[in-house]
Amino acid sequence: MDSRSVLDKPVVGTRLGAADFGYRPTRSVPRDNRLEKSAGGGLRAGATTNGTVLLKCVRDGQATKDNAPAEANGRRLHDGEKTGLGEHRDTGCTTSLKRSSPTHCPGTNGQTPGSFMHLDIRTQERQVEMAVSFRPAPGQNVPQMERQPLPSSHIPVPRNRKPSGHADKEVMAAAVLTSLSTSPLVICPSFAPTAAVPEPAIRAWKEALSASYSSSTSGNWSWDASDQSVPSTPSPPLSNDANKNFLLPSQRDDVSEDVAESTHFMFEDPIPRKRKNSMKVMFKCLWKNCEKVLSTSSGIQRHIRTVHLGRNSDSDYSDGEEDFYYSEIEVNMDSLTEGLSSLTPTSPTTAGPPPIFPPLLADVPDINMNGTCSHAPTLLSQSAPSTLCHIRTDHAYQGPAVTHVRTVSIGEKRQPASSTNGTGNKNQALIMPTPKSAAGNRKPRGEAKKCRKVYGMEKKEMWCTACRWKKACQRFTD
DNA sequence: CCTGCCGGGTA
DNA sequence: TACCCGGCAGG
Repeated sequence: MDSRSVLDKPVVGTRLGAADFGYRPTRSVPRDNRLEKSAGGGLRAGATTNGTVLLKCVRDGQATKDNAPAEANGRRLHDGEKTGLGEHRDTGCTTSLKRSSPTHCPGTNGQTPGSFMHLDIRTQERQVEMAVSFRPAPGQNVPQMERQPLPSSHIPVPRNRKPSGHADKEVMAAAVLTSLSTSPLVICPSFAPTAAVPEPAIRAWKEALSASYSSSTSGNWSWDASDQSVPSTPSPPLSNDANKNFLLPSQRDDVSEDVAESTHFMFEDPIPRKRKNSMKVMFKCLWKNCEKVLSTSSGIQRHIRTVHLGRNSDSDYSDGEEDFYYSEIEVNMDSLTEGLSSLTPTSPTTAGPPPIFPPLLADVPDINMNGTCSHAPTLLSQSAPSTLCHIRTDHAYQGPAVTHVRTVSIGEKRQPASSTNGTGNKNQALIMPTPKSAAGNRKPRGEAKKCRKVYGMEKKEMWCTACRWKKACQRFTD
């Protein structure tokens, strides 16, 4: 359904919508960025601007038309996009990756974006317009996405289209959802192959990123999955879950590398890991009401071309439009299961802290003293910070009180006093292993004579205030 | 019982 | 916060 509507409109737009839709949350930003950059030249040209973009652009341009090697247009797209690494792209991709960031890897997958791009591109005119128009607009749309600063490199272009239209996007989204429902497991489009190429780079990424990401979502994975190797995780996006789900569907495979990248950012964490495991890439026709799933991109493209686009299968050129109409779906059993589970729990963080906590507490006192929570981060950093903070707070609170008391009592006594104080006591208790705590608090009576004894009742005026108040003598302290 | 002072209460 | 005081506990 969506697809059709999309089709009706300029392919590009549609695609974008779709792609965007899925991605937006995560990816959209990247795209926008990309677009902006690429925009300059028009999609294609623009694309070139960035490494990533270039890839896509190249792809689009070359692959689609020029390169469109014998193999198959579809292929080109896919290969290029999906593989990301793929021949043409490889170069581009690699570069981009290097430059920009790991995210790029996703780019590998980026296929999706790429695909979209292609389509868009195809309608060169439109695209150009798009690019131009988008730039500005994108910013708007992008914002959310953009929030995450993507390295320029990521920016890869394409997705921008988003701006094209909410309606389209919605449609796409719907389509995606549909597809998702159909194939829950399917995550993404990217293909296994991709992973291979980039892996080196990706790995580095992952390693770096790995630390950051926490869980995996099945959905995201799919996209990234193509890049599996890619470490999407870098970013910490929170809200991803929902988005993820949408994205997951398949659609966006097309989005291509760029998308993938963005996705990674967005979803980051989860995706990369899971995919690695066992991903099978399937190509699903996104055409409305068409659930066709093929194992090869060429096949799906052909299907789209012939069945939906009414073109000759062999056809001339695969503009890449086909790409828009199908998505790569990675089916990852593990990812699905795990991803979901992992996401929900986010256990890592949570889990981590608890153990740490105790130690922290021990430290806390010090911290409190300082007044800031600074150290907390270290241990608790992830999960517990809040806790620490609280603790500190308490301490701080107590601190004064305690000290106060102390002043009065001075040496001997008072620990008890502190104990008396409610909140303060707790912390102290934790912190200070005071012997006294238990008993009453009273400090042992000092040897020294106090005001009372010294001056006698007659000269009560001479007593220190504390004595007068029946408090611990401040004048004659032990 | 005296002394010291804690814990509370009042202004 | 400044004062007061009841009452407990050590000596």
